[in-house]
Amino acid sequence: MEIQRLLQIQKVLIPEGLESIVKRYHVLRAIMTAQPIGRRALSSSMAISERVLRGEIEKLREAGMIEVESAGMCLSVVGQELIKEVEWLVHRIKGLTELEEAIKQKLGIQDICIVEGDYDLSETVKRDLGRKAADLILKNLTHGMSISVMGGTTLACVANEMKNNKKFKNMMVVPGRGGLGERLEIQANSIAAKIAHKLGANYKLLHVPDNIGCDVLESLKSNKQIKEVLDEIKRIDMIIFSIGTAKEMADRRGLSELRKDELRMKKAFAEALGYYFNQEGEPVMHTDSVGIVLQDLPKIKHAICAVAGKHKAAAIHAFSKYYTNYLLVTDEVTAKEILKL
Amino acid sequence: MEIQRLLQIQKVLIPEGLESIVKRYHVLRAIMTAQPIGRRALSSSMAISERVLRGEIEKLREAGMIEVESAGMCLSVVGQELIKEVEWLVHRIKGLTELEEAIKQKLGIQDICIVEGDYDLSETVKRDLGRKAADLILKNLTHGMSISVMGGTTLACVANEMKNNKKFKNMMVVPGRGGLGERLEIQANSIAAKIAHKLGANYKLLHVPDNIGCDVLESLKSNKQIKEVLDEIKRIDMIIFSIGTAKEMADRRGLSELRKDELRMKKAFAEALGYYFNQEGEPVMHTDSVGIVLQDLPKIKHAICAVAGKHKAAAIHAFSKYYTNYLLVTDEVTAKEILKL
DNA sequence: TTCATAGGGACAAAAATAAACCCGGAGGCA
DNA sequence: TGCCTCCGGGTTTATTTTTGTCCCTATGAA
Repeated sequence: MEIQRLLQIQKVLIPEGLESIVKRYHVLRAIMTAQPIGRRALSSSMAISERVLRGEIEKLREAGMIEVESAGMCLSVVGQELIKEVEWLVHRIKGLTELEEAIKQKLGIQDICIVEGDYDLSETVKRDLGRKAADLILKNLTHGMSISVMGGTTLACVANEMKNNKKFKNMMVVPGRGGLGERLEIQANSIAAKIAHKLGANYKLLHVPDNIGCDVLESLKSNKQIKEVLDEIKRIDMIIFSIGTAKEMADRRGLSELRKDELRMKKAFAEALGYYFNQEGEPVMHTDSVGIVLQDLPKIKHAICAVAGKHKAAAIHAFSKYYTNYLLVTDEVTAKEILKL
Repeated sequence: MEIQRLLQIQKVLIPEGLESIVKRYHVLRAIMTAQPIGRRALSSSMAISERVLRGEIEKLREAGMIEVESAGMCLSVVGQELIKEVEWLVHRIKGLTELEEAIKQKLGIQDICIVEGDYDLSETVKRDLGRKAADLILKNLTHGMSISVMGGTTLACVANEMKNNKKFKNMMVVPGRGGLGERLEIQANSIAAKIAHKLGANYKLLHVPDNIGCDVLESLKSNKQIKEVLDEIKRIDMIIFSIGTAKEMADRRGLSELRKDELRMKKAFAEALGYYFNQEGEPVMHTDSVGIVLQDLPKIKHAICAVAGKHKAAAIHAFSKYYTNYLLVTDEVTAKEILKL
């Protein structure tokens, strides 16, 4: 593409210039996600001193991108219009388009979207990732769809950043699995409810904890209300999930040492959708809970995976050996890490 | 075009960045036209201090665009490869592509090419203009063509900057008019000879001064050698000319006060090809000399006009009311001036 | 050999930038 | 209503970068 050549020339001629575009984009994006916000709060949330931020702010104000009021700084109208294009520009500057293509090739997955920055270091990048994933979800929605969503902080963020959009009718949102006994706001149930609310959709909840005995589980499955949800899960058109490392997930789920040993023995490495996979992408164990079953995954039309964090790169890689027909939303750092594997 | 949008964003986000691209391009272009050249000579030929030039030089050297040796600075290999693209980039940054389109519309001429900068202020721009015109001439050449060229500093520059190119066979170059009694190197004869030499072409010269009596003129026309050249001029496929203001040309040709009065009376305004035009583009007078006749102009397949200088804008405008089927090569400042008219 | 011109080093002046701090005011909360 | 916090913006000082100036040695042509 011609654009790439142009940026190449600029990189040679004014290497510092492209960097400051990225820098200003960071400021812009941070303002957008937190507006209205003051200088001090912003400078501490980003890792730059107040004064240098002030310099950037002045430039951006002169450029008419932001407006400063007594309440704080906000994106101006032109700023709102331009930021999408700036985002695209930064995407090109950082070569993320090429990175996307490389990852797609390496993992063999359906599609990928990379947001700029480091998910682990910046709150703004977290929200940006959530927003991107939410946008992609909305893009793939049609009337009457059933959606299932898993739990976790990343997906909670997706739910938070999702825009209100009531234009789809007869939607249904269900959690993909029972609660994990952790913070309410990152449980699948809460996330499903929140997304349903934003979409103006119906929803059903699944009040079943993880890690319960097999016998109890069986009896729960015959419970009318629960069965209803499980039946709904069998019919879903879209699954929104994330990927974790096996160890992290085992800790989070509070597995017994016995089960953890089993995981270690079976070389469990990654976790997704309630299942544990080894490094070769083979499912080796699953949670004692109800919800989506792995065998049904190919039947689901849309699978969107929002996941980031440098340490999760290998897990994403492993999961992708098992299943590839999904859309991955991740961040720059994680993507680069995947490429190194 | 997508590129334009991208540059628009950059203009908003880092206005200083694009300026420094243009600045560095100026340095690069100046080095190219004068290499090898030293810092001091370069800084005085450009209008910047030695120290600040040194800063630019260092950046360009770091970028690998130029090489500095004890003999002076030269473009590196990558620099030579890149400068064309940088030129194109600057063309887009300055909106010259749009300017070209606007001028083309306004004058209704066949085509136009604008080089960046101010012809009146910079020697480099002069040479750049010459090079561009020379390139365009070469681009339009085919085997066996007859070319006619007029006189003047601009066209002398075109001849100077023309690359040696012997790949065309059976070429013929003739001056479009006799000498003007001025400096040898800017006479049509000299320019024709030089171009012929660069092209490896045959050439014929026309040793007839301007401003001679009608009777002498007639007898000269019957001279065998002169008649041969005049016949050749009738057959040319390409004319390379320039445009001047009437006053300037009258002075240069050393017209008598009587003739000058006649010019003033007839409101002569522009001069081209040995003819004077009023502001409405009507030919009102012609030089007492032999050479190309205005009526033959439409028969000539290619007409290329190299002309620049802010004060000539109105003359270009006037001539274009008479004839439009030509390719104009000019500079940025002149182009902008034309647009103001 | 001489001389002009090359690049590069050194250094102070000047300018831009960064840091730290303060101030009055708007707005929320008690 | 009054306090308290956080807002943008002003100011002053320290630091870094840029710029102007001068000088040095090397190199190549005359």
